[in-house]
Amino acid sequence: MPRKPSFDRDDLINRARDVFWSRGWAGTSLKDLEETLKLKPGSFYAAFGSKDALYELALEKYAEDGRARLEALASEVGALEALKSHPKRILDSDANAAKACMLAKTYLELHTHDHPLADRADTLLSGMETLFEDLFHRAQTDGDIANDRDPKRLARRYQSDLLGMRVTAERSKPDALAIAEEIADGLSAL
Amino acid sequence: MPRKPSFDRDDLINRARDVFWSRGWAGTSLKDLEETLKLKPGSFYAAFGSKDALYELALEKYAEDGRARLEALASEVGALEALKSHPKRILDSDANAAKACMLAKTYLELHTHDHPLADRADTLLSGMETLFEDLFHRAQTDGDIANDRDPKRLARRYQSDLLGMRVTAERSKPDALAIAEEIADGLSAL
DNA sequence: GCCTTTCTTGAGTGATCACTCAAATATATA
DNA sequence: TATATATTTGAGTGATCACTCAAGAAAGGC
Repeated sequence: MPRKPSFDRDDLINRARDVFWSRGWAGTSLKDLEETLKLKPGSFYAAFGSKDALYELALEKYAEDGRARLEALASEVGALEALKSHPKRILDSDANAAKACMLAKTYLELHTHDHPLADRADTLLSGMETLFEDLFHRAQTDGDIANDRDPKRLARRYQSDLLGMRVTAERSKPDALAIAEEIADGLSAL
Repeated sequence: MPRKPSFDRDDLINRARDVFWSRGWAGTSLKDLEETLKLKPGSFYAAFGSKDALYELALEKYAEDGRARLEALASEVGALEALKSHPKRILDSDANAAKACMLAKTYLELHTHDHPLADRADTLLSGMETLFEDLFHRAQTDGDIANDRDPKRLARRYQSDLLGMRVTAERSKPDALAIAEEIADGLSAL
């Protein structure tokens, strides 16, 4: 009966994710979003309900894509090799996207305001850490790292190193690449 | 002849620093500052000129205090020992202050907006990295770490590790403490 | 005491914030 | 083609933003 929306919803969420990611939550105005998505206020609110609702969609998509990329890599080259090449792949992918972790940026910006999105980011960060832990465990099963290592401990440190590298990347890509290499070398020594 | 201001300017800057540090630049409103500093708009603008001007004062103070603390520590216990205990000291100092690096938070929030404060934060971060480099060099002179290590490289990695630890600290203090220990242990192996 | 100078006060500024809604427009069915 | 139902549009909402300013209060010197 009626006309269909003229936009690709998934593409819109991707573009919104990039804007939120680089400009932050408070730093992204509805005006910014309307320009990026080419949507007038009415269409925007009909499609997404609110700025917060769209941010959450973008955040979930960001986390799910990151998880999927790492898991695909692991099933291709094995757990340890995936963990070793993951940092560099982050830096090389999507030249115009932001580099610092969107989950961390969201948590840092919003947790002192008791904003629900901060809790969501916190949970998603924990989920990533669990995936790292799982991969370290698989690396042990594969015989690629020593059995006396604690996967939880390794995952915690790996995530912290990644967060540091990604903050560094926002300022200097060469520096971040050097650190990515050091992280990979560190894993080889396990 | 006239009356004097009833406030301690330095104390006001310290309190403003804590608010900006934890709530961010956009996340801190003039209303927040007026309440924290117990200053009405008129007094606030007479004293500091603008929100940005006060933020810059707070940022400089933050950086200078950090630098001073580390240098004092180094002249007390030596360069390597200072670098080793610095991470844990960051986590233990000032329980109610934020934990993530204010310079990094400022840069992350503002650099996509081409805000001058982002450049300032960038420069101050470089200054800290140079101090780290200097301390690694002194550790070599002291005979505490091998001479074939590159102080620049060590400083870059140290800063990145610190940034990661401090983001982690914002979510979980125990996890951050474990990472601080690992950073210290890593330096012992040099 | 008075006068000068400064600090303090708070109502008020225009701009921008996220968001609303009714009218205009477009498409699929009948 | 006519009708029904949806999308698209953009002017407009109240709230909050950083900030201003004129009037009142307080503390010096005389």
